Amino acid sequence: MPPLLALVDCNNFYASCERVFNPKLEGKPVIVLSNNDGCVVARSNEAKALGIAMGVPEFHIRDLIYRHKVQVFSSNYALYGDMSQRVMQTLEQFSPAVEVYSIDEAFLSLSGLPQRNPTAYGHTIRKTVKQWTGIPVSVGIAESKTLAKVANYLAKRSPHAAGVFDLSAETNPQRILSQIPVEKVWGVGPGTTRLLKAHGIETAWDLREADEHWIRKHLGIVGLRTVQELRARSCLPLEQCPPPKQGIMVSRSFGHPVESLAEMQEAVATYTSRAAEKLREVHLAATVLMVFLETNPFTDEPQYNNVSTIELPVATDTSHELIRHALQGIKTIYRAGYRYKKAGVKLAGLVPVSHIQADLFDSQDRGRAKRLMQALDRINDRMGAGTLQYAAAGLNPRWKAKFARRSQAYTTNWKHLPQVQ
DNA sequence: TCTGGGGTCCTAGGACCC
DNA sequence: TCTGGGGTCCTAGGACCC
Repeated sequence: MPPLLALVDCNNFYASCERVFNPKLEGKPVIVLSNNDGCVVARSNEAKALGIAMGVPEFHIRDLIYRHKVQVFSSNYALYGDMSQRVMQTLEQFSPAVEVYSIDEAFLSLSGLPQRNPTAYGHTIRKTVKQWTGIPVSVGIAESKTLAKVANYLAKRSPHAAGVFDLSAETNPQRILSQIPVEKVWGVGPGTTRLLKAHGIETAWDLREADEHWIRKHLGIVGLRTVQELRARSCLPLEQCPPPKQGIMVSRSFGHPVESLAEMQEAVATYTSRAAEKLREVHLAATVLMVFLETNPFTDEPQYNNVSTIELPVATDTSHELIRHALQGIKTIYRAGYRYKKAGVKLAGLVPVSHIQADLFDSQDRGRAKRLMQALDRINDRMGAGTLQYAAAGLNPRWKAKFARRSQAYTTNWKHLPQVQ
């Protein structure tokens, strides 16, 4: 018996989150912007109908926003993260094996469940999530992850589906898959699409029927897996426990171009401090720190990008130690005379804190640093992020990203609880 | 004026070794 | 005239995803 999987995907997730706490937005076009209020990252159906594309810069569509009274929000990750958790907890009710694939999607194993009608089960899932969280979802059901993605695509678009589509029940897969453009298949990006179309492979069905040797040669084993999955042979297993993290990254575009080393160092100190917090949340320590800076590629100003990679003498999760290395690194790659747009920090070579290999010549008092970090995290957790911060991060920075239209932290901050009138 | 952030995985090619 | 070959490890960069 092949496995049976459901992909549950939240519809227009960020826009839907905004709606849950602001019902006046119902029926209106809503968009959510990326960090720094840059690009569109979520659109309600009404906004999609206006032709607002994913990823388009906000300033390109300002006219459209004004004319159609589009409701615009800065992204509010505290809210979306919390809503995501509620949705995922609800989904746990419906399957013993759930893989949380992203902030707004999860794969559920439906194999071996007592119910005989997957479509009806899908509708129950949909209804329950909507009732418990306010978030609308679509459910795609099939024998592999890639086909479940296809089924989900159909669940959203097919008028008869009403949000649930079971591809495994289809008697004529050719009829269905021939309607799916190949670029909509999971794992087929712009580069692969170009290649496939040049060889007459236009639809998901064409890809499914493609020659294996040709696929292996031109698309590698990743492409071959996609083809197998389209043939209902599952190659991508359900991952119930997330694999250990490979790296932790914090990077931001600046609200204003940064030119001085002093400002750049403030930004880098801030990002490193946040990265160190993330590191401690998952009980890992870093052995490698990378810091990078970039100018704005959309301008015709002189361009300069660079990365500095630092091998840390001892694995660490201590903020001030990481900040010290990051400041050192940024100083070596900073060049005066450029207008920088973005900088970031990546922590890599991650090891569990319990496995830290002490260096014979390590001069730090590790126990003291650990107690200090615990106190810091506790205070920031209880009193709000940023209550305590490092002096190196600066006070009142000009470079901070913009979030001019952020909604309130309805679910994670008592001061922002929605009012009932 | 204004163009996101955080990830994963694979592959090609160089360095090195015997 | 002759100037190997094959394995392994590492890294940079590409492709893709949400």
